[in-house]
Amino acid sequence: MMSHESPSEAPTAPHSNVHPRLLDNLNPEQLRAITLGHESALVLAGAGSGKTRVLTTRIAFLIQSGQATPGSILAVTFTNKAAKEMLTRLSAMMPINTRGMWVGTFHGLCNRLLRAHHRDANLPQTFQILDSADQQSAIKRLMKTLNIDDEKFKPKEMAWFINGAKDQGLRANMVEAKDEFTRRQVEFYQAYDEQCQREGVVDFAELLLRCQELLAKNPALLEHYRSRFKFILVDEFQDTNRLQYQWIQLLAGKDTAVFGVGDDDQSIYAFRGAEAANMRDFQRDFARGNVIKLEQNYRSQGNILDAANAVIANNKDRLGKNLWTDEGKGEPIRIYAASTDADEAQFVIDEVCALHREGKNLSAMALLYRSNAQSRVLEHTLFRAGVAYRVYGGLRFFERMEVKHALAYLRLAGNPADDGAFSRVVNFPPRGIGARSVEQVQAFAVRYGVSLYEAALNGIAQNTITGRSAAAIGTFLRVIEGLKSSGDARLSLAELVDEALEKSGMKSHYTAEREGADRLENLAELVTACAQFEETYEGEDSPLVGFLTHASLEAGDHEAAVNDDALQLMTVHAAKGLEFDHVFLGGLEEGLFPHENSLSDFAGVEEERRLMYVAITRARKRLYLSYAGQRMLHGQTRYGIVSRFLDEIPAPLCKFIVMPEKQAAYGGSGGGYSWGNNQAGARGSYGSAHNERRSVSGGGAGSYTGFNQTIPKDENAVEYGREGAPDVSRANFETAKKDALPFGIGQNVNHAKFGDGVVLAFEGRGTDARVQVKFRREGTKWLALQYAKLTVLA
DNA sequence: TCAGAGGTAATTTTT
DNA sequence: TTACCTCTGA
Repeated sequence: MMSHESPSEAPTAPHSNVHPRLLDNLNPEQLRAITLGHESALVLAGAGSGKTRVLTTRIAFLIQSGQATPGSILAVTFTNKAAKEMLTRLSAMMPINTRGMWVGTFHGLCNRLLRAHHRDANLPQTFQILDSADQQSAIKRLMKTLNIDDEKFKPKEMAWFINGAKDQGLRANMVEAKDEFTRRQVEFYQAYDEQCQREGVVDFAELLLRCQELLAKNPALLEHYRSRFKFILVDEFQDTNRLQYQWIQLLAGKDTAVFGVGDDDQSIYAFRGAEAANMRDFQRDFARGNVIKLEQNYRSQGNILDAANAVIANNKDRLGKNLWTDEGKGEPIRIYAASTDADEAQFVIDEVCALHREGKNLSAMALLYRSNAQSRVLEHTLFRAGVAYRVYGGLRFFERMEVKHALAYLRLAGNPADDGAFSRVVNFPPRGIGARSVEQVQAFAVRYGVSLYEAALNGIAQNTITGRSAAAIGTFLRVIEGLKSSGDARLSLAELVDEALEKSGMKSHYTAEREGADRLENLAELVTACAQFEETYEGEDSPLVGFLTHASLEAGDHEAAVNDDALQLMTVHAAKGLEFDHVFLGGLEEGLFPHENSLSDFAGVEEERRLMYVAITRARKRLYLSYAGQRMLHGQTRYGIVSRFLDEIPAPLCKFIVMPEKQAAYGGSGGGYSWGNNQAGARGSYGSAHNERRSVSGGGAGSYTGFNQTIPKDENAVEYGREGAPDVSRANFETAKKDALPFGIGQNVNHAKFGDGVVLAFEGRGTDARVQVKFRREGTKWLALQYAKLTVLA
């Protein structure tokens, strides 16, 4: 194998200006991908294989070798973070300005195209972008005006339906409605699009769809961009949805080389429309066998990679790839079987503290979990232990209520037709405009087919809207009018926001409120953000439009200040693309990970397995995997069994962690270990120094073993391999519980009344045992095992 | 208009 | 359990 240290002799174009060090330290595959000529290719880039480096170096190479000008390159990513990273790395590599280059997210680039050609796209120049929450409220509002039963049609599902259709590139008239329910949804989709058009707003999916239509309907325009972009580079190709794929197809002319980079094994966003199958299509439509695999991993040590490879090998639907490293095996994977979720949390945090005492940074460690709800126990334990931590996820800056309120004033000033913004702040802060007054305005708006703003204006002028509320509405309108003229008078953005906060009464409202201090602080930050934005803003739209777009498209960071050393807590999804020296992955139980909602179909389980793959490959040096026999979920105690994914990791890679006391209890007994819980034991003296083991073997429904666990004191508490250590395998568990529960998760069963179904979960035991079954026709039900007559099917 | 009661649903998430 | 939503009564 050629060492990746050796300097490479790259085929560069004659008269090229390629920096002598640009192609240093690349492995042969990376080098090949980077120095490809003007041709399309698919790069299958495994986790930690230097994907971003390949992408950015290729751009630099194309420019330096004279094959491309910055203006002929289009690079598209999914997140702003990735786009920013690409630009940062590029400007570090090259002295040239990156401004002429089109590097951005799908949404950002589409926005740019739509603004530039707003007339052709049939949009106002100042169109605003709805984020998911805005879209949701727009849908609710429309459902109300159309008198749609929101019991039958949930706004959330409606949004899901519309976005799903748009993600596939389908307008309402293109959606096939097989049943009455779908027909109503399609009808609503149409009405929703009309409302958005009236109000001059577009949702996220619309940005892409409208852009696609813009190009498809304007041959001259399309030709212009096709001849301009000679090179298109697409990051995270496995995350593209159908529409994004169509968009790429459209934009790529005959002379465009499309460079797609992705990893089908890391496709974890099917639930939001991503189609990893696009990678297959891309091979067919563009790459035509021009596929380069990056399999050398520069992140994780051998055992970790072996575990990841072993797990993902169980997936059928793969393009195929195997990670390797020349860095050595490293440490074994540590596995801990906890009795309860609290026990699991305690173990994890004790290990974290131990590592921290050894001098490891907290920020180099991450606690990963499948679902956000799992963070609670961890946070609780961390708080008690006084460990600095940071949870990813949650509200971002521009999603905060007070910030959205403030922005709504600006939006209304920029576009009075924005009924969403109007509804949001017409009575915020409260100024005595109740539901009845708003209804009056609404009625007027519907009758004359005008915006709420206009309706309010005219309604008052014509005395159609009267009474106490008329005065209050008048006050509100004057605030907006004032902002409009301040905007026209070219007040700076920061001044404009400040005026909005002042005149709207938001400032005094939050000053008066007991818990308004944080909100005021955020609003002050908004003013600062405006000032900063305006300072560096170079776009062609007005700063106001630019800022509002920025707020919708980049809701702000989840990230903490870079400097503080805090333990990182996040979902596996959120961890994608990140890496940590030490990773703890908890909750490895059937029903949790893989999640029970994904168990009923094959594709679902495979996606969960890819998620597991992503989780494992986050770790550089040390990986801990843990699970708990008992866990509090939705206010109920659930008894789990160990995740199938854990079983898929070869035992020789693992080290099963056992407490000293437990070792004594089990040592040499040669198996007979089962886990799960004895309720009395578990509820008893958690954390007690004395270990109590209760075994009720052979007791039918009671054949569970419960134990308390204490904290590992030293490395000696750990045994290597499976020898002598308790067998925590799923197979062993199944044996132990067999007489108690005749069903395994995933078991096909038949019920006399409900028909065929599949077992999703179970809990309790003996006469309390209940099984959750997803029936093909009747949906998901919990059944008491004692009464439900279930037949086990093959 | 607002606070509090009561009902309900509860993966994963970027733009 | 808890967070979020809607409804109700003052």
